[in-house]
Amino acid sequence: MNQHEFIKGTLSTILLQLLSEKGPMYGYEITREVRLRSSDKILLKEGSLYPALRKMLADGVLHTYTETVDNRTRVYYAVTKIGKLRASEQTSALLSFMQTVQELLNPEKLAGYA
Amino acid sequence: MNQHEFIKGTLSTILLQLLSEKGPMYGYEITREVRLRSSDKILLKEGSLYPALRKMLADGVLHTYTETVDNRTRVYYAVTKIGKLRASEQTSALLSFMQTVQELLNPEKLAGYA
DNA sequence: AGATATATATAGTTATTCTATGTATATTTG
DNA sequence: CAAATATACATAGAATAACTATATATATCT
Repeated sequence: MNQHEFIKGTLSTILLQLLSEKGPMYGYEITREVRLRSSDKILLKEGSLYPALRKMLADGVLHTYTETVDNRTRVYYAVTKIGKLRASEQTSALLSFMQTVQELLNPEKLAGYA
Repeated sequence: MNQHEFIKGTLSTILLQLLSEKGPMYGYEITREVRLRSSDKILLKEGSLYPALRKMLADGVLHTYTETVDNRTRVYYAVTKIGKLRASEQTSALLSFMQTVQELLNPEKLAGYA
């Protein structure tokens, strides 16, 4: 178990939105970016990242190309046209879900709830 | 798959916090309350709820007692002393995680992030 | 020279949620 | 009154996702 049990179900949405916004990235770069943006709170493991990316490739929301820098290969993951649509849909759904959970956990803030 | 892939990892925290706040509830009541508070957005299935509750019992964060009303048995789930501590810890962690994800998905709002 | 950072990837485990069932009583509606 | 719906419990098995552990290889820093 990672620090966060909570990442479950949200990872592919986070990856898709990140790649949509930042443009193509390679695996190692993604782990660094997520770590940076989350202030070390979300530390992606290879065993989580690569299978997730692979599934997204199979789903047609990503495609890849490679570059070699300093004798090391980088596999860049880029969002497809379909992926862009999915990114905004899924991101909206995720933000909406989190909003719902926040309200559920703080019912006094929920208007219309007695 | 339910409406929400996103519930994964968050369910037991939601249940624990709900029971901590509202006091003992029985299974069917929990599904109604979650549905009500989420405006029909989170619809718990028995196949999700009961195994989750059972695990929480095994973990010692809940205990049960029964009541019979109108010839129907209600199994009330109540939070233990340890469960109360866990509830606040896990709820804080969940809210913090969701805050992190929201920032990650909206980097322009993140102070100190260029 | 050794440790760490960069860069990839997979096999197998674990855990969680869902679908699909199953049982039974009470109440509402046509 | 019969049928449908709501109330109330529960489990077996399937699906899937993320993790641990491992493997390989090069570059850079100490």
